[in-house]
Amino acid sequence: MSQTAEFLPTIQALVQCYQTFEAYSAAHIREMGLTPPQFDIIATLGNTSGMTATELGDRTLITKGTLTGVVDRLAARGWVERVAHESDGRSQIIRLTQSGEALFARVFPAHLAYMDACFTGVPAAGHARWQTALRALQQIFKKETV
Amino acid sequence: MSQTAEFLPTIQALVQCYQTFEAYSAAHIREMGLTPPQFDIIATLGNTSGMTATELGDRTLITKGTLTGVVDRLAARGWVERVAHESDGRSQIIRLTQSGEALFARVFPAHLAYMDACFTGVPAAGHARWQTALRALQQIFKKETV
DNA sequence: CAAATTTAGTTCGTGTTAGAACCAAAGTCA
DNA sequence: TGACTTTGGTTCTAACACGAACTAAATTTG
Repeated sequence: MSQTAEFLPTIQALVQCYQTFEAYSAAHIREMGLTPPQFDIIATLGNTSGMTATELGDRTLITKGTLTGVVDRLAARGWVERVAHESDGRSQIIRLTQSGEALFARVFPAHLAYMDACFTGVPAAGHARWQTALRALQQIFKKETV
Repeated sequence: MSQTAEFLPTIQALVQCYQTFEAYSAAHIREMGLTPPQFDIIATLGNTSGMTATELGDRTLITKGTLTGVVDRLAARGWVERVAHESDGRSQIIRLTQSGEALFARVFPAHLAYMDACFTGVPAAGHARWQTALRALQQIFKKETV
């Protein structure tokens, strides 16, 4: 290990940046009566005809054990439903109900607008720099995980 | 709101970068028998003579309601202890026990080395770029929070 | 084809999270 | 000094997180 641990400020900056974003984003989501994972699922299911729980978990990075409970609560509120997979008896398709579609149409654009307000005046070059930097940093951690 | 939502890839890159880091870091912490918040507290208390719960919460970004429970479990394992504040009857000082110091001496350098392994060969300029980019991005979300 | 293995989801246990209500000790102020 | 407000921590509730154990339905293999 390097003697000065010069990577520590980098990690601190990443963690603080993410937590600041998360706090900002989650505040709005909770205002709309949803939790962040719930919003994530509604947003992922929006404009699709549904998907299996496994695929939904892969996309939202919610582990399957957790997903069962989150989907349960969304189903209890009438926003999503489980329908049998037509060819695989183990799978279920999870999809938005009519009510869920309406919710998606209401909260998704609203949250996009809320987030967009942060970025007014940021040129495309700024986004390009951030994306390049973040993807490179992600590779740092990913290469070790393989 | 901008028509193309060009900020979305930036946010996706941030979230994915953070989650990849978190998965990598947490795997090692759990291997050592701790949860991430527990490690965070042990690391924060290490090489100090203790601090109040409020200060510990400020540094670790753990809200006070959560902190009570995490400290409870660390205290139950004999790694931290609460001692009365000498001048303020409301406050308590939370500090590592002897056993906690030993734990810190064992897990903190080990985790530093584990993380450092990711960054072998990364020049100082790379860290500078990341830190600049991340701090600028954080300001994007912070300025709205005020 | 039947046994062994894999895959899809649920359930369970322990721990974390945020926020609100709460209590007691300080601090403020008229 | 006594009432009012603020501050430090705990408790409570609802929800999420992860991993392990579990069930049932494929799939693979001998």
